[in-house]
Amino acid sequence: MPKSPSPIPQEILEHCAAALKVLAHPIRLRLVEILLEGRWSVTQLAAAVSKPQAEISQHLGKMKAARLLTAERDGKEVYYSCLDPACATIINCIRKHCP
Amino acid sequence: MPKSPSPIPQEILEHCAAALKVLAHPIRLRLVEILLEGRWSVTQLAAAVSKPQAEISQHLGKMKAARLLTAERDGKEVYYSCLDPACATIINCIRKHCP
DNA sequence: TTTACACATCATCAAATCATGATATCATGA
DNA sequence: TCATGATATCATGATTTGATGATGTGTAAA
Repeated sequence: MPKSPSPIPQEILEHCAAALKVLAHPIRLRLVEILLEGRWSVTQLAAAVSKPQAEISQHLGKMKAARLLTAERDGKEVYYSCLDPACATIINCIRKHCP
Repeated sequence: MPKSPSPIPQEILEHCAAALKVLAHPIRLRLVEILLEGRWSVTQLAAAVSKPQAEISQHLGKMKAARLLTAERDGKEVYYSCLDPACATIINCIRKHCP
């Protein structure tokens, strides 16, 4: 008989819910989609999604705090990228399941 | 050369962000985890997660509205289940990626 | 050492979310 | 029809989130 999977621990659920909550915003999803493919500066990202710099910076800061993104300063610019395999899974899930 | 994937349309991102937002709650994640495995009534679910009936009913209603769950009345009870493959992917993602 | 550009942070307000207790609806059996 | 169990909905208040404009910080070139 097929064994039912062991329940996910409460602590993990809370952690993942927090991470999903950070992802659950159309602009942030778009930023992650972009940053899975390469390194972008804040200004480049703001231009790419046509939003003010402050707004993008706050979105990036929130995702960085949740450890979904990494950031490196290079001169005046700060380059962000997404190395998180779970984010890649979510974006792939969207590509696969959404019409 | 590897081709970069086509961008996910804005409308899809908004739809998926809304769905992720609904999932992004520890109790709702737990309910989905349970309901991927079978049909449960509201009272059973409330007991399983040790929360008041009204609270669980509201969580279920929100997920049903987002079409993540289905519900069938059987006598006095209403049985919920999760048939959404995207939900299964998310839960599997949590099992795989989280420590 | 100014100036200019890139980025982060702050204060603010409107809107959304969450948990709670009370109440309403629905289905069944006495 | 009435009583009961199961579920849904409502009103409320506390908390969180989102967008905006202004301001602060950091870096490099003139």
